[in-house]
Amino acid sequence: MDELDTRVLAVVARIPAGQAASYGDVAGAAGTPTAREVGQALQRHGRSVPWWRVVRADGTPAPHLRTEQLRLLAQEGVPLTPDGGAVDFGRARWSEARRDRDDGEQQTLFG
DNA sequence: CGCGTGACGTATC
DNA sequence: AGATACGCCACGC
Repeated sequence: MDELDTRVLAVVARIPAGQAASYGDVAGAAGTPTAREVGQALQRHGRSVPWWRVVRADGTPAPHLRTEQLRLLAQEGVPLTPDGGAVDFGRARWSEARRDRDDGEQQTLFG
């Protein structure tokens, strides 16, 4: 397994349940050059990580996984858009940076 | 090395 | 909103 793939998987594995990240987000956090690489890494080794928490930049899942992925996301309580066809990135977006802050500053604007 | 391909992203029409 | 175009970069042939 390539080191690049390993880093991608490591990042995906740290996305907490109930949140999601875009391919681009993962790419940035993993240090991979482009979002495309994230997709390729998941296609090859995604089986061992919560791959469904990774969606496209606009919150929609990849076409061929649409049904399955949305089901898994909804199942663990990830906020979806009104139409239920995409992740509500206004509330569910995860980022490496926010990971630390959340610990001592629990979300306050959930109303 | 060139070329097609793709779980991507942004800009345009 | 849906379709196209182009940039991007690793991979396989």
